[in-house]
Amino acid sequence: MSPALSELEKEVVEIFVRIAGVLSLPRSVGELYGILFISPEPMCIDDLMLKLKISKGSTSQGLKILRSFGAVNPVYVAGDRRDFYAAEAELRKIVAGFANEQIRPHLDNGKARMARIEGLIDAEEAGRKEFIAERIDRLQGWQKRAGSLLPFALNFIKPE
Amino acid sequence: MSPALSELEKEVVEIFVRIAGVLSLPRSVGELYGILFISPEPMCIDDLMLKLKISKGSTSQGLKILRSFGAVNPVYVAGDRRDFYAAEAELRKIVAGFANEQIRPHLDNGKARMARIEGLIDAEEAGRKEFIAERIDRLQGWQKRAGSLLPFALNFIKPE
DNA sequence: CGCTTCGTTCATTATATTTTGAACAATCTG
DNA sequence: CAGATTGTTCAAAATATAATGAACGAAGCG
Repeated sequence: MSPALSELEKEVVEIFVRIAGVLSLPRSVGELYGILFISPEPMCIDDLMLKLKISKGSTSQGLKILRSFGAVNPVYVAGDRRDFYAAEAELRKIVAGFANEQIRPHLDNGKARMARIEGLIDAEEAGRKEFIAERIDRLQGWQKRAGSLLPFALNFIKPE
Repeated sequence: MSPALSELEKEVVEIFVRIAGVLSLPRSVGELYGILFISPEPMCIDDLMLKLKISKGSTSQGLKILRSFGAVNPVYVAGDRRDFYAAEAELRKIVAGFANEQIRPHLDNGKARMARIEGLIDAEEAGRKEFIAERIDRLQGWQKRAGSLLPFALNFIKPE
């Protein structure tokens, strides 16, 4: 049961590989989530590296990333010392985890930078100053909207 | 006026470099948009490569990308044969252009792949089939939501 | 026309990212 | 405790991505 991905598995994995790309995550992370998503049974590192033909290192690191935002959950398997995982299938949870883990820091950083920029406007020469102030204002508007889009997108996903 | 970025320019450019990263666009694209965004005057390729210290090739390619989704507009400058550009400052337009140009194709591709996957479910063995059908259903739900999120996000930006 | 200027293209080079695999630490097992 | 097994880490290798710059074609200009 381990080797050779079925046609269906390949298709599903490709979907998540593509998503991983969009999210700037390594290909292997997409592969791992994809195969777990479509697998009825939880899987351990050995299963995964055999199935996907990737190294143990990649597998371990990939699972670490997936765990970091809750895309994957540990599953206890009786009588087996190895760690097993199953894909988290509630989109809401994954998105929330990803937002907190990977997006929030960027937003915070951006806010800090905007504050710094505010202070630099006054130093501009008279002609440019007006224009620049307008642009910075605009930028701040965008930033604010980006910040409020996230909580909003979360609501967009069915609360169930 | 050409060489050496001011502190403010550096900060603004860094913001857009970061955004470019999130959108999987080359760093130089972020730099170009950033410097145009904060420049009161339209700029030509020479101005840009001098200011940002990047090659002519990068500048040309970067502008091509920015044009492709309307993040930058050509500006006619009397008595100068060169092409000048100014940053498009209406977020709505940029997002719409980016969505059409870079996101829509992915969604279309995804839809096609989902159709293909649908047909593969029946071939699964009895035990797995139930689970797999549930997962594919779920995936389809996600896909659908992703498709409707985009138009919705566009509305989220003030029509002005 | 011939000369110049301008923008694009694309093969090469440089850089950044990902994967690998061996070394290691931790935990179990008899 | 000695020997195995499991997961992690990290330097090195492989791969993917972006930047460079020279060659080119297409206008403008005298």
